Amino acid sequence: MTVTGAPAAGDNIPVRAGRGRRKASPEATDERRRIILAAALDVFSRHGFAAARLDDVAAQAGVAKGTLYLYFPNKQTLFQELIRSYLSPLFDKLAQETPPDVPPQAFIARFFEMFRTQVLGTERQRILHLLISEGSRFPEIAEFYHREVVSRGIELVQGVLRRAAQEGVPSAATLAQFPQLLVAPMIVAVIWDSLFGRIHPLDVDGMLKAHVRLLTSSEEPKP
Amino acid sequence: MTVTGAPAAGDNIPVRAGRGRRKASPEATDERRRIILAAALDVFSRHGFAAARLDDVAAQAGVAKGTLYLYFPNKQTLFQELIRSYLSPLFDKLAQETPPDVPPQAFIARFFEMFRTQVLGTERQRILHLLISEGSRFPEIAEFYHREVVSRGIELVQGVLRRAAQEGVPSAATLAQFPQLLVAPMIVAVIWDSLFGRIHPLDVDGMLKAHVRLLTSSEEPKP
Amino acid sequence: MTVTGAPAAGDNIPVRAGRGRRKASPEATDERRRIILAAALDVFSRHGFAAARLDDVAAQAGVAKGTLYLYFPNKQTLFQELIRSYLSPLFDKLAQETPPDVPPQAFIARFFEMFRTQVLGTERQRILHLLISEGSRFPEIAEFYHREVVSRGIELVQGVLRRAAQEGVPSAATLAQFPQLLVAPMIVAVIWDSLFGRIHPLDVDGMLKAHVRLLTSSEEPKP
Amino acid sequence: MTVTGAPAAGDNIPVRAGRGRRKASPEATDERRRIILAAALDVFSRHGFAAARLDDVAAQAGVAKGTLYLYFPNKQTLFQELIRSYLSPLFDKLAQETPPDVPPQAFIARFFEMFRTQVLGTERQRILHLLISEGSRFPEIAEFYHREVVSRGIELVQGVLRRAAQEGVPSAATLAQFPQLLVAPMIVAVIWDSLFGRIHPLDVDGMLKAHVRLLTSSEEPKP
DNA sequence: GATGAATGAGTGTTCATTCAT
DNA sequence: AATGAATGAACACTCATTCAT
Repeated sequence: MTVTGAPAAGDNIPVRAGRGRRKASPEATDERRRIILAAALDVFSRHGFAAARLDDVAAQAGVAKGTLYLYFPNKQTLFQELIRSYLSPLFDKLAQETPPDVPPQAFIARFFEMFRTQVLGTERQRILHLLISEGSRFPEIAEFYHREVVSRGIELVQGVLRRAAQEGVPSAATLAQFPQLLVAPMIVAVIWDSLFGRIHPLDVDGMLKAHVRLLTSSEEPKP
Repeated sequence: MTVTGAPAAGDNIPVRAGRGRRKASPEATDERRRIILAAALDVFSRHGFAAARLDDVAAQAGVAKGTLYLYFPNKQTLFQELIRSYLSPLFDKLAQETPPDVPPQAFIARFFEMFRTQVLGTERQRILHLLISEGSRFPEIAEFYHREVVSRGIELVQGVLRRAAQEGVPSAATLAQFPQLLVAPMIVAVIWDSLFGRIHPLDVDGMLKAHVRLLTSSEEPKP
Repeated sequence: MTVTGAPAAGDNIPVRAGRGRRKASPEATDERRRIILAAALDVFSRHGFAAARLDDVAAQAGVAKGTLYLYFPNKQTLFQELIRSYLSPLFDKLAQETPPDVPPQAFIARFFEMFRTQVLGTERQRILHLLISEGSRFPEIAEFYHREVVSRGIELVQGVLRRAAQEGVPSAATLAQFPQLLVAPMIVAVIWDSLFGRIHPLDVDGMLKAHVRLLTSSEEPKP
Repeated sequence: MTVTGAPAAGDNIPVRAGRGRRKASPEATDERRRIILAAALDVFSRHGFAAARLDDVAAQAGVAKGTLYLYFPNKQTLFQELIRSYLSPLFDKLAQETPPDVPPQAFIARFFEMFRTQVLGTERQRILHLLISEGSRFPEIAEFYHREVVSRGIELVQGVLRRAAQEGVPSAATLAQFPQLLVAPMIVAVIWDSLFGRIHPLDVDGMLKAHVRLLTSSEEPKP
């Protein structure tokens, strides 16, 4: 699975472009952009938007400060592009591999597995944390994320669960109505890690499994 | 329910030397402190710690900039005191009114009701959001909150649910192990509101009720 | 030998005036003034005029900050009064005890002895250092000191030495023309102590004696 | 005689990007540094360290305030570098041209001539005054000056005078023991000028010559 | 008179942004 | 395209001075 426009993992290595440059090949340009974004992710997630210094981003990217402005018009745009660039088409992937009649347990299991493997411990976790922390100050980003990620995820979940609900699966209707309940422990995992990870580590895997157990075993009370 | 040292809701109104500056009466001093903290809450939650300007805090509190430094030694301490001062002894209240043999449903219902009435829409929600957003940059605050609020809450929840688990209540054991699962939708409610509240309001009440429904109806799978 | 208006040595002890004050007896007022000046000497000579904080002066004097302004209209005046208040009528003393026909050696010996006993290691040394350091920024002080101290000293020295010169004492005429040469080692002693006292203490007594030796043994070359 | 790193006399004139800002040529950088130091000398010696405003330094140097921080990390370092940069290798020069068997009169004459021509009326006088005024608050500077200038000068003087003393030159032994006595009138000249120069100018040349006359004619008393 | 809380102008320092090379 | 020196607006914090009590 690749992520559109996202820096490949591990290229934090400062690359100092030699004096003799050709003509700015598109690949080289893209590569630089990626390197800058990777550096930006690191610096922004360590200090937050306002306290992050573009000096640090440039140094970490191995470019001059002015170079940043060849790729991004200003700090805010760099930040927004950063979040945009790491946008995970995870839900699209999930949607593609979801057959129309998937059993909800299987769907939910796959859903959580993707979070564990594709988000936890990766740059996506840092992006997610950045979004949670700073999103309220960047309405465009929030709106963008809602449109591109959240609402798609909601539709996907609702699609599967509504069908399941019609087939009488308990609790499916409720989750279809509030898909946030499905995702909530993931969000909490990210926040817990950022706040209390040092002093009180959380068994995220265990928690997520417990969450799935609760959901898939629950029965709607009959009115 | 009172909150130690917390400004009363709604006194954002700049008060200029109330009814005659008394010779440093403790009440007047406390009042000023409260006013400054209320202004700080507003400014900090609008801009975040780094981007908040003490000029604005002072202006909003109706005091001179230098006055802030009579009450707090610097910006960071003001911020930390802000979060500290609004610390809700909510869990203590809850613990006090929890009889030893409360049925878990009742306990959970009361728990969520307190969140709805004492957090949602109040300054505590803003403080909570501030904590979530900035906490990772303030280890002291995180540690303080964990010690004073989180770990107490966890113990309280575990106390009730472990008993319930012994009495055979389904899902109680799981929740006792991961009390975060109980709280997760509340956290998500706060974050959703800050990010998507404008574009896609969430029926928090409905979601919380649905969550409770899921939990209290769930049955642990029999092994 | 007393010094007009100078705080008695050793009253750094903060004196907190009781609530019940009579009517501000002149003595009490004078006493306070003295205490403030003593504190000011300490703070000013430690930090210099600009970097000295009136807060510290007040604290060290054991009075409230506002009280300073009851005694001195502002920081600069306090500083000037400080130097004025410690003005040593040393030369007057010396003049009084100088008989008209004193032998120049005896006069010079007495002169240096007064410096050793009345200046070195006393507050006068600190005042002198303050004058040297800050005087150029306070023309009034410089002018005052010149008028009250320096020009009198010069006249005194010239009076004695001119007579001695007429009697054929070698080098007296030269010193009468440039009395600064007589005083120079004292000035250097004060400066050396402030700059290098820690790393390279100077035997001031020895130096002064050597100076006297040089002067009293020197012979003007016969033209 | 040139002085390492010292601005040439008279370039207080703000130079705006000379003849086209080259890509950080070392010369241009050095030049800027020199200009800033020259401005700093002016501002610091007019107001003293604490009262000097970096705004003024920048304005006088013809650069933006931020530019100062490209050359010096903070005000204090700028000040220290200022004094360091004007460090006169005068004694080295003097030492080099001093033959091993120079007659003490000649040596002293040369010594005073250097002071008259190389210090009086030059930036070195202002630096010296700054050192005298502020040195006690900057132990590093005092220590540095003692090591680089004072102790070297002392050794030089002692070298010459001890030899002379062995050859029976009167007063040489005394001066060798307290070289400060040789320098004292120079120090007094600087201080007198700063304090009383306006109201009572001193014939420094005359005084120094008189001083030399006194020294070279004096005879140690035979015990 | 004495107090000390309050004021607000002032200053050192930072850092996003520009632009000559 | 890339650089990085230069800019200057912005901001946290200080402190001499005031004034209600």
